[in-house]
Amino acid sequence: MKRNTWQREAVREALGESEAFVSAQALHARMREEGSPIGLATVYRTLAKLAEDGTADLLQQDGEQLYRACTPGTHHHHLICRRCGLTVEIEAKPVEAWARQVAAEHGFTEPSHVVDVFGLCAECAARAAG
Amino acid sequence: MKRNTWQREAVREALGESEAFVSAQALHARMREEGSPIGLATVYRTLAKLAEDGTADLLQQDGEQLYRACTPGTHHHHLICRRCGLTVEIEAKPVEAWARQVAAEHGFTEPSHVVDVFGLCAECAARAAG
DNA sequence: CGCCTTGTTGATAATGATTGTCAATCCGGT
DNA sequence: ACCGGATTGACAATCATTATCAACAAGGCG
Ligand SMILES: [Zn+2]
Ligand SMILES: [Zn+2]
Ligand SMILES: [Zn+2]
Ligand SMILES: [Zn+2]
Repeated sequence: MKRNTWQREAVREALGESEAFVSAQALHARMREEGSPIGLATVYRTLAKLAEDGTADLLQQDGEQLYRACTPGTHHHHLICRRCGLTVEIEAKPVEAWARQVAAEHGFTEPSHVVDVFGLCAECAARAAG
Repeated sequence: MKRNTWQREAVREALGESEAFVSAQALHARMREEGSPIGLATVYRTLAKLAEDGTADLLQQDGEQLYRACTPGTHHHHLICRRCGLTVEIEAKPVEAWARQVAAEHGFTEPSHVVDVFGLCAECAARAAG
């Protein structure tokens, strides 16, 4: 049976405050700074569950797992600023079809895919130029 | 100045023997089994360099870095069996353009992308069914 | 060929993220 | 309020990767 705890809700809320992907460590640190007594292991566990539920998105970077609150129930991808982490959810209609097709062409079944676009956001590009 | 060592060549060769992505740990273990006295740190260092050179491809999975020999000088992506690791290099022409476009639409510059397709290869699918 | 400079190696320690442990705690149905 | 089991959290344990640093060896030179 699944229970409702203030910890789960606290993680959900803290995650929602960030536009960018964050690590479990970073999220835990931020929550602590804001006075929450939540434990590190709980943050790890909760984020993993949220990702399973589809409530959060997971991104692997440099062997680190980064999470982000995402609009549930929708399949989408991300455009991420590699400098500041600013992230935008994007549709990838042409890619969905392409992925299915290329898998089928090679006799692969149950296809899934990982698609992320990185770049410099307008603000970071301006700052780098200035 | 860059020197030629038997270690570098040994890693290149061992990497080429595998159709699938392998971890530094796994590659080192395999090399040792085959009698090579190469050190673990060297395998890590060499794989990282090969990836920089574009001689090897890098894939992040479960917070693990996996490497694979790749045809140098070509931009391509991978279709990977999530059961046995069998990997096929694939072209993604439509995706290249799409990625550039979606980045531009949101004011992002210097776009790059991560695109991988996973699935069950024919052999693994058959084995799962039988 | 032998010497020297310096990039490279490898055993080991150190780091850092993540997971396991397990008793104490808390949720929620009765 | 009571009970059973899910959840928590401090801490230890694990796992991949990186840093150290003394010993080694590649290759240019005389
Ligand atoms: Zn930015
Ligand atoms: Zn998609
Ligand atoms: Zn397979
Ligand atoms: Zn591409």
